[in-house]
Amino acid sequence: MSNSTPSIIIADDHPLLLKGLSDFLIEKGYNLIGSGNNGREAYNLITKKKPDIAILDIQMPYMSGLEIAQQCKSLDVDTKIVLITLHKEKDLYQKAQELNIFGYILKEFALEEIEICIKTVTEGVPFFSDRIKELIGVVFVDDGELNTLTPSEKKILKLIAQDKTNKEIASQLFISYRTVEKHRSNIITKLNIEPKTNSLLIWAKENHEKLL
Amino acid sequence: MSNSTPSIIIADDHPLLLKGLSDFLIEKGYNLIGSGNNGREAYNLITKKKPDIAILDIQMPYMSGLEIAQQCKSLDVDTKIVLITLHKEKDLYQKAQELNIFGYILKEFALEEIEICIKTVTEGVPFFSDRIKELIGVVFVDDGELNTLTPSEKKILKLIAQDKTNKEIASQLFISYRTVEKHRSNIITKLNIEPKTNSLLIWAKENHEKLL
DNA sequence: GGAAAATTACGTGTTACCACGTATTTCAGA
DNA sequence: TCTGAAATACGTGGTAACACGTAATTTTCC
Repeated sequence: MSNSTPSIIIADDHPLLLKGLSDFLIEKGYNLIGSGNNGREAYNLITKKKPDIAILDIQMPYMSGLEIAQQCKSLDVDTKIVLITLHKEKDLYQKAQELNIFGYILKEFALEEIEICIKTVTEGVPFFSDRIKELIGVVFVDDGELNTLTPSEKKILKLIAQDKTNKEIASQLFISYRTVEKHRSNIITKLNIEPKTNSLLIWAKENHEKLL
Repeated sequence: MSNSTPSIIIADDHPLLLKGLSDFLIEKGYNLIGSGNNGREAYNLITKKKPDIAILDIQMPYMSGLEIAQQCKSLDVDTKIVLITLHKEKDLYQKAQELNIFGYILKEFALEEIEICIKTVTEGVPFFSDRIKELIGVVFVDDGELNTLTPSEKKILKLIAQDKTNKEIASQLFISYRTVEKHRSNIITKLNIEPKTNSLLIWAKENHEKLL
């Protein structure tokens, strides 16, 4: 691995974005050694070329950026992974710790931020933009709250997010519907959800990604 | 207006995408006369430079691509507008008829499709990709259901999707909460929603994009 | 083995959502 | 002008969700 010009591969399923990123990196003189149109291509590129840095879209066909990061970790590939996305994935920070994710860029960021990110990551320092950190601030609370839930409570929360009623959940888990109600009540208390009628359903549907 | 090299302006709030599109058009020898980072810039470019074609992102700060199209129509600007987006906006086809939208491109499309689109639009023929049409096919059925709703019913449906309770909706619209309940009931009947407790809320949250 | 946490369950009461019917007013189009 | 659709509103009754308290059983962990 060279300190001066780290090798980079990129992957995105949007041709325009891929072209924009590709052109930009080449113009700036980075050592771009490959690019892929989807998750599988990206994964193959990483395992074969072992680049220093892989800049990956989170949402791609076949494999998501997160799945690739997961695989890389279990295979002890030391490619530093930078994720790039349009959406503000709120629970990403936590996963970034578990996997070997070194950076996180929003696509609406200025191009300069990408350079800073690459520079920082090359030095082995994770890069999360200030704007991300603003989001993270909110998130730590949420995740803290989520972790106060017991396994049963999480299970029920998932089922709620799947539009199940209390009775359906009860029969599915072979417990009384009153128990489900109690769990619901406890969940609401723990998560500090506003006291409105369908607030738990709303919360569950809005945060169901976190429950996977 | 020249038939050989139509003048083009582009606008997107994602720097990478803008660069990708810009580089692409320049490489291919198109007459790109301007680019903007948001809706306001795009609008000013159009009114000042009166390009033959404007390729605009739908979602941008200050003004959306649709709003720009609307303004252009009312001002009788004959710039042909092509919208570009990441999301599959399902009710776009209908609006395209009303406004002077000449094309619609998904960002995941291959670059070649953009060239075809520009070529087609230059000849004055609207371009909607086959993949869009697939979506449209599905949508017409859904829209059929949606269009059976009266204006008031649609308004209430939007508010439901925004997590409002009946009473909140009632006070916001200055009507009785009983009226809201009646509308709800009618909506459920019209949309053939399964008879479960929060089915309408669930439906509204899952289909809220269609309600814009 | 014993304490703490989690899971299970019920009682009681309130509120919101939904069904189905009825009825008045408003408003646009034939 | 008249008719029909839409919007407004209420009555009545049923079910689901939620609050708050209590309590037995099981699991987990030191």
